[in-house]
Amino acid sequence: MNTATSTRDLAHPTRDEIRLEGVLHALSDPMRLLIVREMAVAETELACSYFTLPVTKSTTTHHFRVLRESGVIRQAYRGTAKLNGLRREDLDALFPGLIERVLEAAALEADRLGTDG
Amino acid sequence: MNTATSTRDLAHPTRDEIRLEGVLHALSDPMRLLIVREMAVAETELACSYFTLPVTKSTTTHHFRVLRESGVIRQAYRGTAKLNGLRREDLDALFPGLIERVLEAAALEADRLGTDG
DNA sequence: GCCAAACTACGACGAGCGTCGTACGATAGA
DNA sequence: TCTATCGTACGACGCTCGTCGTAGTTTGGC
Repeated sequence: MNTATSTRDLAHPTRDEIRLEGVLHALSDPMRLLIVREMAVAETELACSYFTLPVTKSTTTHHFRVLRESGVIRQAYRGTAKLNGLRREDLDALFPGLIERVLEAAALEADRLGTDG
Repeated sequence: MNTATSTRDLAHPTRDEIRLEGVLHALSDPMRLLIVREMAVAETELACSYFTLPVTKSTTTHHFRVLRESGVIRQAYRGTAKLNGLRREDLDALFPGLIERVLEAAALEADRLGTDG
């Protein structure tokens, strides 16, 4: 048990480094879009283990990394868990209203297709 | 020279078949985002040859097909040319405000990075 | 009928993605 | 200290993507 960010300093892009193409690509995967949607609903930060995706843990880790490296989410260790949160402020500053519309569109589509919930 | 849609009936997804993931993926490529941006500025439908992209014609054709098959654009032959137009109505009906935000975000980013125009 | 222009089809190639499994590292609690 | 939990690293596999080049098809005009 060392200091807070002991084990591993996770690399996040700064706000300036976030690219629209990267964000769109990150959101264009069904699994990742699902993750982001669940994350948007919950106001608190969620551990990776909270999400029960139909893929293995390795794959889940991969998706979280893509989301973090594209600037969509923020990750931080807390004990054995890793907390995840949307970078709403940064995203809204760079791309006003975009995330909100994507989330809205995803909800509408889920409704329309009867998939997900 | 046969009837109007002689040579080739271009396959377009119906409104119901358009998927958010597909649209986001289509927009996540720099070339395609560029195409869509130019298309959004011009109100009229544009021929493929209008766009001067830093890739070959084969590649351009490929990108236009991706855009069409994902439901982002509409294509129709007119003589030797092929006219392209955004499917704004369908997209707005399915994903209200989404395209507008993406275009806005792309413009902001281009401004921010000093790229493009 | 012939040619130029616009776009397509097809095959190829290298790169990247999404997925998995196994082995590993770090933390918390008993 | 031992162990269970949470997440990572690494390599692998198949598939898709973005790109190109060449050859071909359709259309319009001369």
